[in-house]
Amino acid sequence: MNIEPDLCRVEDALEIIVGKWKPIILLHLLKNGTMRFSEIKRSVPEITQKMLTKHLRELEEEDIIERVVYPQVPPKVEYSITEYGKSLEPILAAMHEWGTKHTVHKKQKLVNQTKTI
Amino acid sequence: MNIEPDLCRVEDALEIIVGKWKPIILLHLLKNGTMRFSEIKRSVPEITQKMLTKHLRELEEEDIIERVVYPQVPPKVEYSITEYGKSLEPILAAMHEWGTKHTVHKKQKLVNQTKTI
DNA sequence: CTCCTTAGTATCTTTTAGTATACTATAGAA
DNA sequence: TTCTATAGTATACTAAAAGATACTAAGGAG
Repeated sequence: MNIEPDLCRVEDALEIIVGKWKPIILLHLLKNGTMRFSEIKRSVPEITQKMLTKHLRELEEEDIIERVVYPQVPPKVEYSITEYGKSLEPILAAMHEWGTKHTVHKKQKLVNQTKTI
Repeated sequence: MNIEPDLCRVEDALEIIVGKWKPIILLHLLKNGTMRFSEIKRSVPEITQKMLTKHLRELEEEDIIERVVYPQVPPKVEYSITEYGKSLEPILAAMHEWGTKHTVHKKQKLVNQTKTI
């Protein structure tokens, strides 16, 4: 396939996927379907609440995930991947696969460099 | 396919693709195979020389592109996509395709919103 | 009455990414 | 002698992303 650079829509996909925590959030939601805010937080403990909220809102804005608020105290909010959001999975899978190979490639490069020293 | 979030290597692929100008640079090199610095610059006029240099160096560092310097004046430097770099094409193609659909999706959303007002 | 829980906000600081602009070397052309 | 071309570098700046930390609402448990 040959993408005409001037008609490139790669950025549109990147905008949605890029963000320090977005891929992991998406993978968790793809795996589990539906999760509470606190569940996601526990799955990704290093993320701050601010960042988690921000990224979830952005994904919701693009119809990748759905947000359902249960009006109760303490609050309960459930996030789930939409059908549309699921269409991102092949891209994530392709990137994951490539990333795995790339990790090996980099290790191999390091070995070769060490050999020549 | 089900990616185990904890073993996720999506980031490794993203690190290489992400950067304001990297996708376009890559698409141009994928299309043309080999290009001089100034040719790339002309193909992406809005990019500054600093950014072009920076991104090219980063892509070279990851073996995605190759840099060949011809020792002559004025200088001539050719950049070409490596075989390894070509392995990124399916990912870029998938993102481009998704991005195209997403543009339509967003337009449709806007139409629906306007209808209900 | 105080504490706990959940899903957030608000504010501030730090880090990273990107922009703007000026400068350089050097051979050959005019 | 001055100008042009090429592929950069250097410096200073702005903007965007992310992090740290403190705060909030409100019902139920003790």
